[in-house]
Amino acid sequence: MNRRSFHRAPEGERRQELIEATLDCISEFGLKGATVRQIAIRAGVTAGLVRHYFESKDQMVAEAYRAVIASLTEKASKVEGDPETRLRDFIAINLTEPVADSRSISLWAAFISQVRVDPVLSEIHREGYLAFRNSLQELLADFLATKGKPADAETCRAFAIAINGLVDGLWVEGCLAGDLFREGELVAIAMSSVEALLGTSIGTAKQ
Amino acid sequence: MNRRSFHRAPEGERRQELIEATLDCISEFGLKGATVRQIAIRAGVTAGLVRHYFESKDQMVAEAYRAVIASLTEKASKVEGDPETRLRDFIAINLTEPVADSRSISLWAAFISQVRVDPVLSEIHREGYLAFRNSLQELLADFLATKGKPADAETCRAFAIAINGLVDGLWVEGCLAGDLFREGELVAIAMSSVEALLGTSIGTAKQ
DNA sequence: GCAGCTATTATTCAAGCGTATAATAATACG
DNA sequence: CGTATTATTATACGCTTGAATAATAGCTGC
Repeated sequence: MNRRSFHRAPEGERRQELIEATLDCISEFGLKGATVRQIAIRAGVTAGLVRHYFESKDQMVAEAYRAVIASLTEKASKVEGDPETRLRDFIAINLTEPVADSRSISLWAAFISQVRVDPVLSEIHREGYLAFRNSLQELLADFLATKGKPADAETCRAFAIAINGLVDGLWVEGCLAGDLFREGELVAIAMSSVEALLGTSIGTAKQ
Repeated sequence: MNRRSFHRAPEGERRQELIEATLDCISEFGLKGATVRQIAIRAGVTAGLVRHYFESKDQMVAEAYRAVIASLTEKASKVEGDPETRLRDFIAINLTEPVADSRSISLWAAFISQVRVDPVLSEIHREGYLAFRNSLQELLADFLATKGKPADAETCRAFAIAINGLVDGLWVEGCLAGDLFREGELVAIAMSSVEALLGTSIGTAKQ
């Protein structure tokens, strides 16, 4: 009657592992397949432990969604340098790995499909989306200002919506069927499209 | 010991009702919540009937996905008139109801999240996506030709990818947070963006 | 108007779900 | 080094799930 041996994880670490295991399971088996037991196996613990760290499975899944949004936005939100560089980096980061890969969109889609169903997820989503678009809008305002172009709020809003849509749409295409595109093709198309939209070079001209 | 009374549905009709009920449940309760019993209730029959029309629940769900793709593509694929009109209609149709609404994206996202998991859904997805983009690419080729612009395959491909991304991305934005946009705003942004991308008017200039 | 066919209902089943509880192994502390 | 604490395991419970089966009600053709 021997029990499994185990080690007690340091502060907060096990929590993080469980969230990561949750995302692994969702991306591999879908929301349906992400059962408490599967998640526990993935995390290398037993199922009961989930309820030691979370009030319920639903709460754990909600925190996992927060983690997804964070991973999709954090890299793009900490671009640095002059506005032109930041704009280029913003586009490139969102359209290359690890932001653009099939795991990301599986997770994103799984949660989006629940946003209408679950008010908790809905609130998490809304916060994340607005923050993302607002930071793009500010970036565009800075960029247009340095180019001496009109940068009133209404103009920036329209550009932010269009470019956000373009980048999101290309992100989806790339994630779902990356093999249909050549290396760097999506980024190149995005760059020249943004130049056409804004009517300004963003420093990507061929030498 | 009275049984419920019922009526025998005419050829194929019940099948269609079950598929529609499946989509209703997925959009309202998510893939998890779309159980055989819920679907049967929605269709006004008992659960056992599902297996009289489909080999398994999974097969019914796969056919429901085919129906979703059809409803998302059929309206846009049968635009008529000269190329310029067709291009304008293509954009408008994809960014207004019924194609752009929260139910559509719930369904789309639910299935997309399973594409990585389920090879059957994956194949259905790939067919639908390629058909959609190819028809857009042909439309663009026609349009550019009438405008006397270069319309070689490579150019059309790049434009199709960009415009498909733009429209898809705006579609997602509109579906997820339609209340953040003014009436007709997304369509207007899409129209002027496409004009900027192609470097050509598409007949939407304000008079 | 009745005989036969089958679409539909009703019931049952094993498997898997999230959760609750109790036992116990690993650590921290005096 | 012994003892208290708690993170972790192990097990069990009630419920829901997709599916299989048997009974039957509604149609169709004669």
